[in-house]
Amino acid sequence: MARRRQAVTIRHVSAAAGVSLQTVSRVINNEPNVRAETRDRVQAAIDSLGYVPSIAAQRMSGSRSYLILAINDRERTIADWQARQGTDWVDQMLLGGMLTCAEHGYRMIFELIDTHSDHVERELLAAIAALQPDGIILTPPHSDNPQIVDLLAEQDMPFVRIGSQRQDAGIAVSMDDAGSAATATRHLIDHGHRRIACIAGASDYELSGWRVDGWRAAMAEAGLDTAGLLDAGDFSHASGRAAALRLLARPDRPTAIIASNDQMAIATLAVAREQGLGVPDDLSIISFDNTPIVQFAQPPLTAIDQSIAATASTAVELIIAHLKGAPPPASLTSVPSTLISRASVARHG
Amino acid sequence: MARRRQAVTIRHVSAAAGVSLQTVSRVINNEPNVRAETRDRVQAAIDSLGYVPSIAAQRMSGSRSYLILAINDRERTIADWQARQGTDWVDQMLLGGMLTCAEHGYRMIFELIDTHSDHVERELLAAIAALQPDGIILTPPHSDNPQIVDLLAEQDMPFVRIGSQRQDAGIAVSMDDAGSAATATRHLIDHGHRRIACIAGASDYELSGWRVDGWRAAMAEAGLDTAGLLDAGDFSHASGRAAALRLLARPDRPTAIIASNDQMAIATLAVAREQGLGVPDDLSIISFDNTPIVQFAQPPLTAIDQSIAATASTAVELIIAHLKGAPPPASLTSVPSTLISRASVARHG
DNA sequence: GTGAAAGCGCTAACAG
DNA sequence: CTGTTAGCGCTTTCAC
Repeated sequence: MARRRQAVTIRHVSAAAGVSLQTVSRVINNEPNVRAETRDRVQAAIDSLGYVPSIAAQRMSGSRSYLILAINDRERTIADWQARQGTDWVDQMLLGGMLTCAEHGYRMIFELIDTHSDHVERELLAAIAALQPDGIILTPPHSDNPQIVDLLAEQDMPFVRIGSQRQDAGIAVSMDDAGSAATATRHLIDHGHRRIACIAGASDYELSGWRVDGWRAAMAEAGLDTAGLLDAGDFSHASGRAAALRLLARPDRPTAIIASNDQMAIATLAVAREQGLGVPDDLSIISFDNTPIVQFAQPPLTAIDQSIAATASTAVELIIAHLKGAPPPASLTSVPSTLISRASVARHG
Repeated sequence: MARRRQAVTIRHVSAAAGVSLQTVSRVINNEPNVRAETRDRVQAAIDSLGYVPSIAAQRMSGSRSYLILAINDRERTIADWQARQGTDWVDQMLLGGMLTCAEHGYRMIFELIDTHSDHVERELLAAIAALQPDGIILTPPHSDNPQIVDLLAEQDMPFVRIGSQRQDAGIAVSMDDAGSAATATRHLIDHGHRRIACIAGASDYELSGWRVDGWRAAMAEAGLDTAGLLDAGDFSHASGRAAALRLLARPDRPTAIIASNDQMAIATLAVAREQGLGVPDDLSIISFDNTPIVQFAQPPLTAIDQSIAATASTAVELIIAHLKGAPPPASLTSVPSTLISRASVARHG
């Protein structure tokens, strides 16, 4: 392969504009101490030559890399991709993240990292060393993985923790898990339900706990008992199925179930059907995530929609603001979620 | 922000191993002319220090960037993301592309570029200048966009054209559009159909043409007439709807329709239902793409599945082989597709 | 305001 | 087989 060189460099621009490299650099980086007239002349040269700075060179000289790393869990992401069930978490992240990056002249690089592996640290450090990103976006379950969080904090790497509530390190952006679980619960209570069960998500995701908390809080607020109404899943269809079977086998079976994700909600729907229970008449269901799949269920499921795109976009904004020297947000940033009402909730009693 | 420097550089390694920078470089790049013992010593130092080369520095010194750019159409990709219909083209690309890149020590960077804009060239050149990728993967409709293809050829940039048949520049990787359309057509012919219609895709996608060609060829091969059985869509639901309406309004209406993508197939299904036509008994449907959505249709749609993941993976392999100096493939590389049989095709007559 | 010099981490080209 | 030298394109630091 031929040695690939930059087509047009800062040198060409400086020659064309008749100024020093330094002045061109100042114009590129919007720095002060350039006369308006000089700035215009340089900008004209940049435009006419079609000059774009090499991020490799910018990074080399100790400045920004204009790269933001978005890190997702390898195992789960690949499983979702292979399952082809329409899970669009990654797409929504890119939608919110990439586009917002682009607006600010940054680029988002998407990386997969194993949470469970004993060499998370090595993997992460390798990605950082290779790419030298200006910031990192952590998604669950990485957001609350102490190994990762501590490592980034030590490295002084700016990072956002999506779906986290902890404000000890990095910048947390909550997706209001507790609040939206409470919203879902209240929605059911308003429809006359009293025995509202909850199927929790995988325990290595802190958000699983927040969702349970929200459900519990809304139940308590309405003076309703939650004993025997909580069952544990791990976000998989199989676990949702098992939980639904247990819940619906109870003598005082719940009249409504909140599942902590769509797969488990779909599994619950299937179990109800098998048992001759009509949805929503005999059993109401609300799911979490609102991936495309739930629109196609029979009946379409009422679901909590946490805007991943908005969250990713916020995460990028926060990192870039931080890079520009803005102080960290005073309070926990929280991106609101919405309850999308479909046909899986009916009035009870 | 503190000036962020590489934590451990080649210099640290060379000091630790007691060799020159160059020798370390040789070990990193698996180059010859290093004694096994020296190599081991250097490798040990690399491992114990957790050294990972900076790709920025590697790029700077005129070598590889270990970056492969995957370019998709901005407008369509964003529309798909926003529609949240479960279209998983991007996910499948990442699945095949990112993982294969990782296996070879490369990284895939995902970019969106407008095909239709009059500044495609500027956009592309900017991405190349900023990122300095070692290779580029073009997806439809970029793969056959002469502005883009010519530009890359001029730049001597290695690139793969996914879904293209043209072998004039870059490396084409066909998804066998004609072949799979023929397969779908034959499948219907085998089920006794004679009047098999085809709804074509957007005309700015060359693959739309290949699909029509395949259908036409299989029809001709079976001695069947295609007059009046071809209608044009643009991949949108609305266009599929319009085409289906026209097709089904014919006095000798088709007994089967092949739609060039899932959205148009779903639209066709809806039109059939409105007109009181049972699917598959009164009308058989085969769709293209096999996105998750078609499994959830009523009935689930028989579809052509072109493995995007396998195609992306092949694309990456071809680029990397090319970078290593391998000669370009002698004949057009084609990734086979499969007909996934579901419930939207019935025997006719 | 502007410019000159030095160096980021790495590899190419050449010595030995 | 191994080491030395000279940059890559840009920003930093410091001089003017």
